[in-house]
Amino acid sequence: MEGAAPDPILRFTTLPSWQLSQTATHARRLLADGFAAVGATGYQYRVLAALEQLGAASQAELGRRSGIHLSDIVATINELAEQGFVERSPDPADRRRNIITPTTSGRRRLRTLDEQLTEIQDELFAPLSPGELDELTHLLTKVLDHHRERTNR
Amino acid sequence: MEGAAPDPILRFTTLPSWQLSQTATHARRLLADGFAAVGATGYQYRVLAALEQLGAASQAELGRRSGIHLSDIVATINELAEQGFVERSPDPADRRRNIITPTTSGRRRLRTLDEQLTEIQDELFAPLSPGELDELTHLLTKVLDHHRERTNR
DNA sequence: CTGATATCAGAGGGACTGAGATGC
DNA sequence: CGCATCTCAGTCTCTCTGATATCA
Repeated sequence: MEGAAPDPILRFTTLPSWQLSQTATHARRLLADGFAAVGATGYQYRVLAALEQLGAASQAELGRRSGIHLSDIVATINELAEQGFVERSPDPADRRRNIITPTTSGRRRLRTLDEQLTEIQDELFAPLSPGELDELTHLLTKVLDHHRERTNR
Repeated sequence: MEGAAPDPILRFTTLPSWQLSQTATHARRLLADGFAAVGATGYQYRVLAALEQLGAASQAELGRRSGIHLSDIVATINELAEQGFVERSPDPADRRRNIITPTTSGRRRLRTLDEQLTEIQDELFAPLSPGELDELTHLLTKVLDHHRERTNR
């Protein structure tokens, strides 16, 4: 904080897209670190979360709901299945599909990851008042909705 | 917009960190696509922008100012030098260092990329009023500053 | 010796592409 | 036939780790 150089401010530092990107990078680092500490990834969390709310689903379904590419769903399900967090079984009604179901330990893991996520989020947005956080999500939602319409997702 | 499934909203979809991440992903996709169209990357832009404001600098200096790891600076300078946008010459005053200087075509390239960046940013934040955009940058800056203090960068 | 600089090799997560096999 | 599902093998950008050689 004292001495050293005056740090010339680079132009792009003040661009909204830069700040957005930087903040997101920081958030992801916090998240990835927290998840990595227990051997999880963001994809795994998203799939488990989607699974909880869908009960059971095919991989294609999971991909659609969690916004993850099918090819990455395959890998993620592999990881989760190896660790015993989900089970992969063929769908008797449609033999192209696998039915993915969460196990008890999978549901427990989701709760663990949820707690971490909450903590990290609190830390990340600590400098904002509740009102400011609302405003931030409002603005981001506005941007997101606009592009969802234009690109159909 | 009509018919189809009601789309059950996944929990994490409403989390501020999720929206932040999604918006940033979208921004980066727009940016990366725009840059890739002319054969550039985000790293290259950041280095060129830093270079413009520093005039000439060592690679270590460039890394610090642009927030890019030294090892990645090496690769980025390689790319920029191959395309004739910068020149790498040894520093006679300190033989560990290379002095990186932008060429005329490098400065021209920066201007091109700047224009693209402006366009993309306008498109990205189109749904926001000028006041809302200010508010967004204000909130993001607040978050960013807070963590800069805590982590020394 | 300590520290800074530059280089190289590699890993990792996240988003994405393309091709193939199978079954509806 | 067209279309959906699953799988495999890659690419790309960005961030970061570690080791090494060189020089201040």
